[in-house]
Amino acid sequence: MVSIKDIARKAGVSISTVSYALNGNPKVTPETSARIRAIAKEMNYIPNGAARQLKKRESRIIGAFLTDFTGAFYGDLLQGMKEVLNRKGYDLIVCSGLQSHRLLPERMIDGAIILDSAFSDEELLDYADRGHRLVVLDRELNHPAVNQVLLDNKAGANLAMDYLIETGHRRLYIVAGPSDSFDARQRMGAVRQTLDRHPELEATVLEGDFNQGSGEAAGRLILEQWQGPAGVFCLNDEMAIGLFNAVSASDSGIRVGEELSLVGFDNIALTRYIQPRLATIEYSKYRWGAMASEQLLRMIAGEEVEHERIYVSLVESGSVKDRR
Amino acid sequence: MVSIKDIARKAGVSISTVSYALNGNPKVTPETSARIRAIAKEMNYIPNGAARQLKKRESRIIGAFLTDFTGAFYGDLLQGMKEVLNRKGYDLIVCSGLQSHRLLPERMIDGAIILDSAFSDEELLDYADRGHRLVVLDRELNHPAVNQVLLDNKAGANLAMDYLIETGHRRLYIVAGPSDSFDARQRMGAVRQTLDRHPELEATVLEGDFNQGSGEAAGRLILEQWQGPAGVFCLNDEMAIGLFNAVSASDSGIRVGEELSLVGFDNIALTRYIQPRLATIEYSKYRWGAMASEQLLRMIAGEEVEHERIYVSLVESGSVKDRR
DNA sequence: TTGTATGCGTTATCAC
DNA sequence: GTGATAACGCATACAA
Repeated sequence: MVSIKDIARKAGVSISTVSYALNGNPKVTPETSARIRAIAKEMNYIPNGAARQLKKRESRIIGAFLTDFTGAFYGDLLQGMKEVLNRKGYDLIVCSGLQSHRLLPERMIDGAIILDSAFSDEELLDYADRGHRLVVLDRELNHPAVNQVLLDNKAGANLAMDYLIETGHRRLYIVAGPSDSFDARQRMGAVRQTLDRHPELEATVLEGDFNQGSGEAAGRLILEQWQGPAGVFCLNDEMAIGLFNAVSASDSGIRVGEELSLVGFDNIALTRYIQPRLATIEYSKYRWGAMASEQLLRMIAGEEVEHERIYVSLVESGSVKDRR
Repeated sequence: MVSIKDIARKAGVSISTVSYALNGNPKVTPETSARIRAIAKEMNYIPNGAARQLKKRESRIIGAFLTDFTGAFYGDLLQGMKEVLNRKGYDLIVCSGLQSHRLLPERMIDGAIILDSAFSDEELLDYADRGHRLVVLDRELNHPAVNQVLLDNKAGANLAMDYLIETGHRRLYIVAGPSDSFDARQRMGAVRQTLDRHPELEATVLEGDFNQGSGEAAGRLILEQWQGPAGVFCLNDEMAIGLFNAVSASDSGIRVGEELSLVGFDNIALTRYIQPRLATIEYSKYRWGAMASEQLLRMIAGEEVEHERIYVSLVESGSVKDRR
């Protein structure tokens, strides 16, 4: 491995001169600088990251922590993070799993974006206390070193519920999400508020875990105890797709967009592949990721930042029938 | 930041004793060791990754490089990589984009798994010459420090073509892939061989880029010049889905699984969401990733490794009609 | 068993 | 303008 020491020897100068030349310090004359650069290139020199990091106390690497790697879901989100970071000379690495948590306290990364329920609040607060900068996308956490960029889940759930109610649905089913998901809890909270305001509605809450399987199960359950036209709000699109499949595959004759109206949440790519297209709650995942990166870089730069919110909107579609 | 120096001071011992104790070196007595560990824990000590890496010349981090983050495609692949690595005490980080290439030559990672056409062969060979260990999933590259774990694309393409031919299709369309994709080139090579062996077939090759849009375009083209029942082999599932959508959306009356038979490649999750289910070429993405990690770790351990091949199989389905 | 000393490759502060 | 030299935090050969 070739180091600045080797270059210094070959160039007949000291290592500090090499360091200056390579880092563009104007103290060194253009001639020596050029000569040193030429030699460095010729020797295929590449600086050692660990050494520089040890000295400069920064790696210019940001870590994004996800619960798992599955899913079309994360593509745009990560792309948004990456583009902002790259523009500022930072790199993004994506991590998953308990083992990788070490990267943060060991200071291999300059900050982290968290969308991973495998982190406990305590763990994150501990890191924050150590001076690490964090942006959380999946929880509320108040600490000067932690910034929140959260989805406006309540507004989304309200949009979905109002859509079903305003199109004349009185019998409703809600397919819930896992209790360890912040988004699921927030969406469910808004649903319950809406239901409280509308005692005339006949509503049933079914369990769900944000995966397709639970949507299918919910779909079968609804068909079994079918009592006539109904509206279903699945707290995410995955489950809505599962429910759609279960209903379509049944021999009940009941069809989504006719007797059964269906709304999801997230606007994943799959929503376009079912007939009729799935009504859902939409937001820019790219923007979510980009915002997270921006906030993190601001914190690293020492700026004060406020929590941010990602706004959502309703995508109307044929999966909801107007019964008025 | 608390370092072993601080611990040493507080414990009244030297830094080497602290280092020994923390690393479980049996030279230090159980009592002092326990005392030092207690103090370390109390002080919330966490070793500095950069310092250790600089000294030990390893990070126990492996990088997976992908062309982009989009896609359900990568979930299982990355999961396979991660589980194998974690079991051996390594961590996986996922990277994308030109900027992140630096992580390898700067020695932030102990090795890399490449599925990213943004790397040129020359660049990879340069890294290999520097002593970095690589596993490539998307090209043939012969170098002692580079191992190949490649899909058996030829077998897959043969399976797909034979399936169409054996079910009695004489008019064939092939939707090709991008020329910068190794998999696409290999699949196409096998297709051409098959066509050479069957001069009685009437075959047309259409352009494609592995994205849905090009599949749709190909679908529309086929419908425009429709000459009766035909079989279509799309070199990947994404394009097959696009083609399926274009045909389904048209008012031609032609249906997939009837007049038009369709086969894809990859067996992505989406293949189950169309009616009829898409016939395709299947392989275990999990196993592909796991194998890549295993090979890389073997190389890092200094073992000799042979190139590996991931075998594929045919998924028959209603999207291909038996015309015999 | 514990301590001393050195070096990993870099940056940066001082002299000269 | 250039060159010694001292850190950064850790691991380890060797001395005590």
